[in-house]
Amino acid sequence: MADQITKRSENYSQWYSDLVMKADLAEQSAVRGCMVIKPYGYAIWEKMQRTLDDMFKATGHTNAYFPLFIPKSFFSKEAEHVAGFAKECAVVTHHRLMNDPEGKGVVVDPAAKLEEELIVRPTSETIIWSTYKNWITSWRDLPILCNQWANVVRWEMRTRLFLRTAEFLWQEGHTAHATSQEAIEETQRMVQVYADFARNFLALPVIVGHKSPNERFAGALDTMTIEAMMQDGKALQAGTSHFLGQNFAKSFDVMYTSKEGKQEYVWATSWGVSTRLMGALIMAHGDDNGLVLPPALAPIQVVMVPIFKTAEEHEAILDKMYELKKALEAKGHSVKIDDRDTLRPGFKFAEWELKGVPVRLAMGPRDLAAGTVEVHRRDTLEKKTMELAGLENSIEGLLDDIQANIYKKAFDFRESRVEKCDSWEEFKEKIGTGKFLLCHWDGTPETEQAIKDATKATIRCIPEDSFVCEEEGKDIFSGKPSSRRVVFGIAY
RNA sequence: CGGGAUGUAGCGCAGUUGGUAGCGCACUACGUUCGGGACGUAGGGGUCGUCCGUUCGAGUCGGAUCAUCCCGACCA
Repeated sequence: MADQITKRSENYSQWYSDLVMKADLAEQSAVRGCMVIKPYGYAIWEKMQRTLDDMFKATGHTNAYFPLFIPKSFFSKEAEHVAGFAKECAVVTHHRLMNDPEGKGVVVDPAAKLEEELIVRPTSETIIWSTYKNWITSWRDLPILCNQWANVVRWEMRTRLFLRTAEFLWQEGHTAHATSQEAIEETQRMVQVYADFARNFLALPVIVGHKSPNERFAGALDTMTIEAMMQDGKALQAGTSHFLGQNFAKSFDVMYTSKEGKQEYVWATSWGVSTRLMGALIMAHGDDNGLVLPPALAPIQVVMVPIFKTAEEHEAILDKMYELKKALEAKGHSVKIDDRDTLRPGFKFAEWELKGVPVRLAMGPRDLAAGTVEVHRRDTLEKKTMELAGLENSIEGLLDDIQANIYKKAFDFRESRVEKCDSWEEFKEKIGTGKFLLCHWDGTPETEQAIKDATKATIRCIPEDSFVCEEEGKDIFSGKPSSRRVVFGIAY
């Protein structure tokens, strides 16, 4: 197991893109750095969306939609924000094409130049805050708790399928509050929603914590994160929740009249997760046979493969399967019967494993006669023959067990790769071997930068729920005093 | 934008000293198969990334250009 992981991480990037392609989740588009999400991949995303959306609603949020295009002037109001995104924006300058007078196809009509360029949103803070300005006048209008499901475009220098594509799908929550306290609570609440989602649905153990100032979102006073570890020991930022203070309210002049009749700036948060979560899922749980999907998230939880020689056998087995399917669906499970008669069973087994379906049931003439079915679980690849009678009850338990086991496996893996480190020599040695190192840090951006320059490692987070070690010590690099350890790692 | 590599069938690749393009997978048809990615037979599929040059002749040599991937800087 350990060897396998080490071996895999040597060529992890290759393994990962192979897996995506073979499992048929997504592919590179003809458009630079963009991806086509294929139906099965999109089904996984939809399930994430539905689950998260329910969690947002349960915490009092509602959905809205804001425009794709942001006038350049809006975008430049918050200085830090623009500095953070300026280098990676797609800009619309014209609104019409024409036939080339020299007959070379279609060209941009120079007469159709826009007076003010439009920016394709890299994130929507600016357009949302310029809208909120009109929505907010009194303390009675607060809080505003909106979420948007959308696509955004960031013209990254280098792209990677799922992890960093030029266009990606995400949700972005944007809230406005009367007090700093409320906004900070919201920031905490939402990072906790993400942590629950990651742990309970993605079976992804994450560390909740604060970002260091260097890693903070452009324009935020505080950024909270959920950090996950992939199977090669690298860190992946899986979701963020930002406390924006009054920066955007001041830039966009969003004020309300308080109960006392005074004009006050509102307090803001924003929070988001993206299709990157699918990359996290693939890299955290996948094995050499393909994807391993946690049952809570799998678009298909149980797949049934009939094994037959003759059409009569096929029919008889399918009859039994439809019966079983009904019983499983009554329990709330999603079930697929693979009744394709042009493919052999072995091929189907391999294919559904590649797609990560948690449980596979195979039934052939032998099973039909004996009233049994072969049950295969994706996480451990174990097979056993079980009685058909009352199977729906054992499947329910099995799915729960798989969910728990996938989490435990990822959790144990991470535990085995987190350690305290107090020596700079040791740090340099170990950080490249796929570990999270808990180290003392003096709290200065300069030290963090120096460590990054020397080792590529960054502070993944200042942990708040796992690995909290508040204790006196000395900075790993500068030797200056520190009152707590932070998590260092190499990030994707 | 710096450093490296690669562009040949849908995908993965081979192609020698320049001589008119091939292999595996996939695809189509028929037959035999079917409890862990079947096999046989017969087929279909290509302006060799693009442009210019050298040559009787270029996938192959030279130049330019475009694109993609990897390593840096940037990033959810």
